[in-house]
Amino acid sequence: MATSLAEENYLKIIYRLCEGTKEDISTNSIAELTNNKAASVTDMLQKLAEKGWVTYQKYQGVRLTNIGESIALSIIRKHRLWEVFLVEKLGYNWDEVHEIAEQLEHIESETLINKLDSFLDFPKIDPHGDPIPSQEGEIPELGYLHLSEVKLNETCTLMGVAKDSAVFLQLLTKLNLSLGARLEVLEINTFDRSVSLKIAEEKPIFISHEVAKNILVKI
Amino acid sequence: MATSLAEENYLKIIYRLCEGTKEDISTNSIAELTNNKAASVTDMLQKLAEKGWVTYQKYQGVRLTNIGESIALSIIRKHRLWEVFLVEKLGYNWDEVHEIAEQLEHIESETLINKLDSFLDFPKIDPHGDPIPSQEGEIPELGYLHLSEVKLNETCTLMGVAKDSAVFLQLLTKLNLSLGARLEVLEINTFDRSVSLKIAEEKPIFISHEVAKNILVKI
DNA sequence: ATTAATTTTTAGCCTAGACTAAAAATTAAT
DNA sequence: ATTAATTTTTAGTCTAGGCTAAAAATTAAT
Ligand SMILES: [Mn+2]
Ligand SMILES: [Mn+2]
Ligand SMILES: [Mn+2]
Ligand SMILES: [Mn+2]
Repeated sequence: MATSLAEENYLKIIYRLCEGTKEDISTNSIAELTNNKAASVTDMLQKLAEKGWVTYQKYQGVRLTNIGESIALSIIRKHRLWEVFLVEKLGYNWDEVHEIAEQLEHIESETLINKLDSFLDFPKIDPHGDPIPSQEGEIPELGYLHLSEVKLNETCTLMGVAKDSAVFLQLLTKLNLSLGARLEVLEINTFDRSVSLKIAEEKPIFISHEVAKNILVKI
Repeated sequence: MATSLAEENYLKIIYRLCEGTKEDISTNSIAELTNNKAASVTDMLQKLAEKGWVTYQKYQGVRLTNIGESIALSIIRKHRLWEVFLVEKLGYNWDEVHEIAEQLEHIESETLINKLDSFLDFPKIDPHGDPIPSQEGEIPELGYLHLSEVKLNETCTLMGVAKDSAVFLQLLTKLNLSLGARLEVLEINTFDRSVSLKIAEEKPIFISHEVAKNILVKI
């Protein structure tokens, strides 16, 4: 069945909210991420339920069906592959690609995305470290930790980010924090949970808890 | 001012119809190319006139303003650059790219199309031989002839096509007619104006007047 | 257990962009 | 110069996807 641009954006956001939790998700949480009002979300949830892409009981929250999830994953696959294209081939920085990919993810073509995948040499992750779903909708569970959970004196590798707002990514770039960086946790201040880090052999930097929470690492 | 997808498609089609003629163009001719009904076209023409992108007097036809033309040219630039990308980088055939470019031409980003242009090495023509407008909206007038106008025994070079429907392009491919081919007009049948051609050193082929009309050549 | 606060849904309205049917203007044919 | 045919516009309707304001359900607080 055909999907409209609005429907695709809703499914993608519902997917993100379902990730991590078993609970059905709320109308309000969707409204926040779509920048729509709750009443508009209710309307759309009824349509999506009608099409069989979500299960929805009024007042009881919503959840993707298997079909809904596979549609969401195909949009996410397109989003992330286009991001790789923008960074690897066109020379964009990782903080510049989100808005453009937000548009490109809706281009509809059976063949296009697979040719793009092949042109890019079948990347496994996007410029933010997020895994790229396969054509069959498989997505590896990478099991990264938030840097804020890493213990004192442990060393880890920066594998991804939990947020892709431009200002956040620009801050990381300024701090010399990029994918693959080796990080050692030198200090954790109990007052505000800010963290002191050593990146490779350079001199230590300070980051807030808020930043540490949004950095994904592998021990 | 922001342009919607529907408006962009209208402007592009009005541009195509204005090309070649000095006359204002008719509501019906637009309706045919957009696959909309004349009444819907009238609605849109009023909106476009309101925005200052066309001049329009009811019952008297329509014409692009300078601003309207420059918007149309920027869409055409995007369409053609994406077609080059699809053929040159992703390996599509020239008959497969039109529909996809029809979507990609509406991606909105100041920087994207210029980075793409640079990535493709600033191509001057698209896979169908059509010139690519510059960033400033300059488009060279190539002054090609239709193959149907070429005189008996003259030799010419295939420079483009006047129609990009998939079946037409597939026919050309089957006949071994591609951009750059050297063509000699061996025969013109007065009965149906069909043409016999020699391509390079190979044995002659026959094409209908309808086909010859849609092939663009340089003497 | 009520009451209060919060969340969600319904009802009604709006705009973009399509449509059909009918009216009006233009163009062509007697 | 009328009349007929064609084209174009208007009027009214529809759907998608938003909105606000009011009603209903759920959840939290006395
Ligand atoms: Mn999107
Ligand atoms: Mn990403
Ligand atoms: Mn288009
Ligand atoms: Mn083309």
